[in-house]
Amino acid sequence: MHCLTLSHNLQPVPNEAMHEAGLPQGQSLVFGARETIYHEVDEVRHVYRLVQGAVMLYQILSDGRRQVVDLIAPGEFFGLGDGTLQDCSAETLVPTRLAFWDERVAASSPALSRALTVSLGAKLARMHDHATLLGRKTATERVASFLMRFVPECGGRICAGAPPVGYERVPRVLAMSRQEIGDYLGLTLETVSRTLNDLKRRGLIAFVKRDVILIKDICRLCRLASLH
Amino acid sequence: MHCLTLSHNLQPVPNEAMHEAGLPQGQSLVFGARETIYHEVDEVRHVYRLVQGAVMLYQILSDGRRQVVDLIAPGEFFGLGDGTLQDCSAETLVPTRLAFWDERVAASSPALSRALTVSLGAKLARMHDHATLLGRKTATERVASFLMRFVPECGGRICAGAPPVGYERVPRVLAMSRQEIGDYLGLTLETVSRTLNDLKRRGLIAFVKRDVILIKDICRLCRLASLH
DNA sequence: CGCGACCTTGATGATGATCAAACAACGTGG
DNA sequence: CCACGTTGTTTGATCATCATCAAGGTCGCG
Repeated sequence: MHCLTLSHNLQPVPNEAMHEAGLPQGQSLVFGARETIYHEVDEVRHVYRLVQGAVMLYQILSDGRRQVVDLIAPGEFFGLGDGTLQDCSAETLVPTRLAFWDERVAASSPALSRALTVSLGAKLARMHDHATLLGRKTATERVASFLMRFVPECGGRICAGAPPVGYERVPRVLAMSRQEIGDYLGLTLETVSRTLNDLKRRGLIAFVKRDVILIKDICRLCRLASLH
Repeated sequence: MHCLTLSHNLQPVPNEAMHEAGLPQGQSLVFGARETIYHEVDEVRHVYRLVQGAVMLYQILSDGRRQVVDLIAPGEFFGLGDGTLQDCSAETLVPTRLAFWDERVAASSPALSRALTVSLGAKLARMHDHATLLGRKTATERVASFLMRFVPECGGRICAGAPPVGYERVPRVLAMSRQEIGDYLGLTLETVSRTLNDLKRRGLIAFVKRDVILIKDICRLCRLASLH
């Protein structure tokens, strides 16, 4: 489980897809699935941006209870902790490519600062939604909300109207175990399993494999989710 | 209930306490207790910074369930929504003074951008802690964690060692009803009431008035809170 | 003094957690 | 290629925590 042992997969300097609006060039970093990027106690040294893949951030209480506090999608920044120390651990869900900058570069680059502000602002809004999910929603609403993530066109606060054509045939890879989904939604793995199978029985979703699903009825799912 | 009717309490330009590190000068804004600063559907136009007082951010689901998604303390920025629309409503808890800037100023001022990045980063870390609270903690742990907010020296991730001298005599004004505390902690008002009175019975806190308490044993409270 | 808002306390119930066991998927090695 | 073990998932039975429902009680204020 490597952590800040960057050396072996450090690469010169990438140039693809990731420089926009005059961001200073970052360095590139590649991980396999289920590798730790940093731990909760680590010092904050870098700002990371997910280029490709998926990352999960989690905290663990002393008695082992775990909360997955965020799921990072491509384009998002992470790794700032509370400014000094990391407030959570970061682990890849699938093979992943990151860009990163020294934290001091972020402090001195207006372009990066601005990009970070925008990204963190949007992230904060999504954390607010997630707080409402964790504080006030039922198990079914939580799982439905989670599944809405897989149709970003419909997952926003405003319904786009007609769902994307052929959406019900697109395989959606969860890339997370029932346990991890539960830790994200504040539920147990059993409750996640029961709820998913209930949604299947009611025809809202179908299973291709254990962690690959089809969303058969996005509108009904959306209503179940109680997205405010 | 005014919202963006700023005119009557708009003031020229304040100069106290709030300009630091070359922030562009903002405008000042004064509210009484329990006034709405903006609503969930409003457009994002301004960046706010709390100078004095307290603000609560909340979301409401269609059936009335409410979640208080954040409590804002002096010095903190808020009001960015998802970048376009507000994702929650903002209401003062007590008489409050704000500074605010046009959102476009924030976009073009490196100093403000940087200040925002730092503030939002720290805020994000606290949201992570709150997600863990909402997703994984028991009622007692939630209420204890909430009370730890009132002793900032001890409320951090690392225990400062000896608590501040005479802390058990400092009156702490909750400034929130049981209902609001419940909406913040993902509990009902009854559970909050029961838990607070249980902590009183066990000698951890004492009531001065209904919404003014003394924290009698911060260390025991801290242990109860399961701050990770 | 009496009203209204908020809080406390008790009784009951529902949702989701826990405990337990069987089952499916997958990789390994015979 | 299949038996086997491992890991993760499903499903059922039971339990605990907290929500809900329902009275009273306290405080502050006109």
